[in-house]
Amino acid sequence: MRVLRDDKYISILKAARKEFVEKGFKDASMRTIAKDANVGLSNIYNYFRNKDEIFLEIVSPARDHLFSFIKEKHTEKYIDFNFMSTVAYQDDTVDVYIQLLMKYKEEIRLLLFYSQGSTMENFREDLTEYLTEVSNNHKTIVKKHYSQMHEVSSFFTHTLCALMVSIVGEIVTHDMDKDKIREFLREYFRFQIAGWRELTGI
Amino acid sequence: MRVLRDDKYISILKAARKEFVEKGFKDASMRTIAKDANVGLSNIYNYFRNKDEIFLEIVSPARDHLFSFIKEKHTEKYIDFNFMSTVAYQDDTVDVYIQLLMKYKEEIRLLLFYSQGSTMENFREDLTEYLTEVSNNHKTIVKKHYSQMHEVSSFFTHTLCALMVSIVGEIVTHDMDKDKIREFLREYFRFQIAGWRELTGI
Amino acid sequence: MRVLRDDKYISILKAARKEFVEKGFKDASMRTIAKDANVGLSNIYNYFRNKDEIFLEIVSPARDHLFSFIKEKHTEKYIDFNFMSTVAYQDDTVDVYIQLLMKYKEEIRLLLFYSQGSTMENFREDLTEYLTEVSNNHKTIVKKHYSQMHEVSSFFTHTLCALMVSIVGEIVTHDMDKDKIREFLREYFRFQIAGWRELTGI
Amino acid sequence: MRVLRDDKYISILKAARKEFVEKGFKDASMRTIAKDANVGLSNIYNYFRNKDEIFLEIVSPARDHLFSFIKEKHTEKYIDFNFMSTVAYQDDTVDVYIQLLMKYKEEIRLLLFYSQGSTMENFREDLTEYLTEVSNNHKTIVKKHYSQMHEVSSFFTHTLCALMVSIVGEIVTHDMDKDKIREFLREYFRFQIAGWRELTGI
DNA sequence: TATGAATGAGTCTTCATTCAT
DNA sequence: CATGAATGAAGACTCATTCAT
Repeated sequence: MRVLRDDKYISILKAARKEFVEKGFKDASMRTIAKDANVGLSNIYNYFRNKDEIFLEIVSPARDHLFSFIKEKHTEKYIDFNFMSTVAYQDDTVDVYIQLLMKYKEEIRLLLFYSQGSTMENFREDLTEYLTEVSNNHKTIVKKHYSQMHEVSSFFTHTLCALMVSIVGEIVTHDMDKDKIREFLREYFRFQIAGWRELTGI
Repeated sequence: MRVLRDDKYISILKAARKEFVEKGFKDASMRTIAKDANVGLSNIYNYFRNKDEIFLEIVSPARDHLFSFIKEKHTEKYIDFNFMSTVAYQDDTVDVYIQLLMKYKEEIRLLLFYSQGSTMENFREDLTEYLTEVSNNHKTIVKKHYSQMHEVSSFFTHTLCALMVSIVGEIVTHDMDKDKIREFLREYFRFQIAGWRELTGI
Repeated sequence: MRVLRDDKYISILKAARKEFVEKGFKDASMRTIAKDANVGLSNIYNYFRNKDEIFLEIVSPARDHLFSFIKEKHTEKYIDFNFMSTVAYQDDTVDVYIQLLMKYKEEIRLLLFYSQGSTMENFREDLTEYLTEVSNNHKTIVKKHYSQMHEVSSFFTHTLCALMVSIVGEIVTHDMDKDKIREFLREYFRFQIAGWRELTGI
Repeated sequence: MRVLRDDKYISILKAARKEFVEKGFKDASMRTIAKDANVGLSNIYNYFRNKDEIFLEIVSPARDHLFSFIKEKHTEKYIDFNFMSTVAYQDDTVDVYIQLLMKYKEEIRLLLFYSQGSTMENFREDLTEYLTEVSNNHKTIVKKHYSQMHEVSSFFTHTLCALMVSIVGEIVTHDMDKDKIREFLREYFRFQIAGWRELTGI
């Protein structure tokens, strides 16, 4: 009776998502989830090992997509500072970004702000770290092309990445439609690139 | 053997601070605090009305100083965009900032990230809001002098303030000495002003 | 060894009844109930939502029967003052009364005297109010037949009803067998009717 | 410094009275009393041995007056059933009653309904018992004069006394002015005497 | 007389998880 | 696959009273 199983499985996930979104990981109650899912409390443990596993199930896709999106950007062969300043490129990137943020809005909010107590409680740091790493690689490449580039402190780079993460947080925290987000991100990228140029002297 | 009131009072505060810093407001346990402070659990309530009051006692000075610092900056009579771009001015501001952030490192971290469930749970929003208000005033003034200034979306302004708050969060989250912070803030201000100029066209 | 659900359920109810009867709702201790019922304290909450629900479970049947008994009396079609003075009628009524009072002795005592803090804390007033309402209807009917009837202050009617409630309280407070109660109630009804006649002049 | 002492003593009593009246003996909090009285909590114990003693101090005068009033009525030399049916006599008695009930309204309410947990928790029974004893004596006397009097069950007498107590409870529970009370008591005495006559056949 | 500190047991309720059926 | 029972620790806070100063 595979179908029935899936039904329950899904209704548990749905109920859990609702509960997590409302209360965050720590304050979410298994009882409430069970009630909302019309499932016996202990029966949940036939589908998931524990609270954490449910959380992961809900939140992992968002995490995976986000990381792989970053990785993808990172491994692009033609990294060209000038090209990256291109409106076309930026628009492209921004659009993919937006897709991601809108699709996983709630999950990302969970990950960034309400994952304390779960396996994902370091998500924010992990994401920031990952971004930083990528950025440093990027920096290295750029440096090859612009030998006269001023050095920027590595903490600064790190913090800029943390800011990027914060911005993501801002976006998923406020109710914005696609256009609003796009408008905002464009502004921000202009802002950031100008700042970056000032610092690097390029 | 009885101990002086102040001794116990302080040892409670110390234990509480430790517990809050480790677990955040919500997950901090009165039991643990009592144990760490070598005080009977119920005896704590002779010194403080409740968990929240302890938290406030620990965290309020930081909050007050932070807000009054911002207010002070805000009411300065000679607001001059060019002057504010001055290294001298920035250095001054930065130094005061640093004093604050170093003195209240942990408290600010508590306020920004771990105050959920307490009276202070809206600190981040409050601070952001306050900064936004100040910034809008600032914008108005600047606009008078630069009539050709491009408009910036108010959400963007808001988000930049949120970013500023995030930066504060970053600083108090990492272990940095005074010089490191100063270096970073200088960089950031250059970065920010450049970005701002790009957007406003000034 | 697991015991059947009903067994535990009942042993909890029994223990609770004992505890409530001894200490009243407010002072009854869930711990004690658990101990007496040989149940883990927290396990009780698998059977009942909270203290109040246990109390209601114990006390509701009494309440329901009492109110429906009154209602039934009230809606009898042939309300006739003379008939009601009949020994036969009175004996009938008295017998039903007695059944009720003896069956729910302790529960009624709980409701009348020891329900403070529970959902039922207004039982006494509610009962009195209900009786008063019924009595007022009764009065109206009687008035139609005896136009020369003297008016009795409404506060007095109310208080007589309160007295009736008090009498119930007296009965359930003392250890009386069926015959004792019957004897008493008969006396009381003669007493009351005579008093009533004196006041109304009928 | 006798005066100061008395000041505190009195302010404690006042605060305690307020607290007892609001919450009843058991739920009254020594802390609240201390706070309201502007006295250190532990200092209360320099004036009173414990919570109960405060309660007694507040409530004893009412109790004493009530009992001695009853005793006084009881020992009156000229007990005459006919005289007692006299309007004059009744009015007299009623007036004294009213004085008492109005003076000690709150204290009597405390004693009757909210003394659980204190030394006075049996007040209601005690009062009823005392009244019963008095009534039985009275009955004996009356019997001498009216040899043809029908016997009334002793439980009935007891319950009538309990009713009298309940009536007192009703009076102190509702906000009635002097005239209202008088009107009511007159009605009730007519009611009661008629009932009594019916039963005794006098 | 006055105080504040201390005590230790007490309140009801919730938690995530496990176990036996 | 499903269930309801069971667990044991934990949550913050209050209580009347005592003690040392």
